[in-house]
Amino acid sequence: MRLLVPRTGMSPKTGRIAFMTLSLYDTARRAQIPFVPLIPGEVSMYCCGLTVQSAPHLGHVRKELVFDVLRRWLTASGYKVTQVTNVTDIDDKILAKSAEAGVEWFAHAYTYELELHRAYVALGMLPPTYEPRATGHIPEMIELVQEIIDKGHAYPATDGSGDVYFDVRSWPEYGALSGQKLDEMEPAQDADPRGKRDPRDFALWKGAKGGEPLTASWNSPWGRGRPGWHLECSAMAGKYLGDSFDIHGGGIDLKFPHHENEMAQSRAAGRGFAQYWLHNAWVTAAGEKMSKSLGNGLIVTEVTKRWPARAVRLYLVGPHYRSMIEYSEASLEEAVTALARIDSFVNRALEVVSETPTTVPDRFAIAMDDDLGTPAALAVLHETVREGNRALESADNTGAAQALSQVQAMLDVLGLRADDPIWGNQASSDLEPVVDGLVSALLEQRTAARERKDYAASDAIRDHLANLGLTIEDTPSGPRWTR
RNA sequence: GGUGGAGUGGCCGAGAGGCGAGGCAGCGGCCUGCAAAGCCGUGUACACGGGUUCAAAUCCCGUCUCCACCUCCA
Repeated sequence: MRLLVPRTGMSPKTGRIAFMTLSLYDTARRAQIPFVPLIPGEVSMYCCGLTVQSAPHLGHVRKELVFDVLRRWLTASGYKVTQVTNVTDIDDKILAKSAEAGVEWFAHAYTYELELHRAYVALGMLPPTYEPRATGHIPEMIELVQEIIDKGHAYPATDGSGDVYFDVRSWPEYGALSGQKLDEMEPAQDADPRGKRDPRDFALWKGAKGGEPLTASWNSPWGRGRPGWHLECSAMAGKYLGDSFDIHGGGIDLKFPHHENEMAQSRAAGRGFAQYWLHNAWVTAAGEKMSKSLGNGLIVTEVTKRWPARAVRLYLVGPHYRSMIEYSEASLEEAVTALARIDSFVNRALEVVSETPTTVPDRFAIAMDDDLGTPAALAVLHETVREGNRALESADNTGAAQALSQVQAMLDVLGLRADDPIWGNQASSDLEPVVDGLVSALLEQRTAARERKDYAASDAIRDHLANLGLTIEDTPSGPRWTR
């Protein structure tokens, strides 16, 4: 990303030049606070990735998109960002589903890992700095479990299952992230205490059960088994980002128990862990949380068959990340329209002026700095497009060039630039000049017909081209066509 | 029972004590042979009932409705 973000600007409240800084809503402190990284100029960020057990739907990718935009904004603001997103490639569901399908569990997991990557690419996501798989970090996980046992906060199950549990009663801070108090939690439904001291104790290590494939367990000091879900993230975050890092992200539903448990076990092991906890709201369908069992209509690859991927991205990135999105096709359609308007300005501007490197407008930066306020930021984008259109209309090339450059800078931050190679080269075939020549020849005939006021003939040509999916617009400098 | 969130104009979606974010749709106009695109204009919305205040969508009290989490769901 080549643009820079202005670090001083006019404060809308005081009207004075102020130093602009990013502030983020931290779930743990329940407040929006200025973001100060552990190491000046650098940001380390861990985002819980997906369990690759089925095809990703819109809700899953919303989380990825939120943190992709945050990362782009941090980068544009001058930070060197290290972003880690894990892949959970082993868990109960993967084992169950693969057994059902009669394939190896790792084959099942890899199938959906590939699918996930296709979704990332389709929606213009930057690849994480590191994307560790859980099964590739078993030694680190075993080490971490041992550390927690050594500190007196975990214990091997007494029932010979080979499980190792975190001892929540030994950790007074347990519940700090989610605001839950141990004694007020609903008693676990789990009828089988499985050698736990407290029903709320959670597994750090799960002893292998009979019937599970031999490949799905590893040797450990507590016998063969596999890591617990919560522990995986702690171990991987620690390996790639160190004992303490800046931001931990994920869906709001992971706040408890997943993130609570991650924080407890990591800190119990003596690590500082995450400084800021960010949680995104989800996408709902028919008022309900989108779940993996809800059918596949909202699977990313299905949605992108029906709507352009950039519009899907705009649709998911437009609302504030802590607001729920109620899925609706009408809104998706609106995103298509909005994007067309923006693209239309960019294309028309590029015909008369060229883009120059610039910063995003102050108001855009202020909005993004305010807990990633994409709605207000988009308002600035729309207003800049309008200014640009006005400039084009009055042949104000300076104004048009400035608007064009700013619009492109803003689109860059949002990952929505039409000419970003991430969207793939749009089917540029060697037939292009041929098509261009044919259309131009027809348009010349149409212009001739219009000049002799034979509108029946000229409209027939326009209709013909329209039926082929081309839009013809008459401008002061002649007709232009777009697909 | 505990924890957290939501209810805004035809629709989407921000804001969080005082000048009507923004978008989509609609209506009127400019432009156009007609269109398209674009531009200009056009809206007195904040679940309900009280209260505080010169001023409340925004604060306080109460009520209703909805959602999520407290089981390995982004």
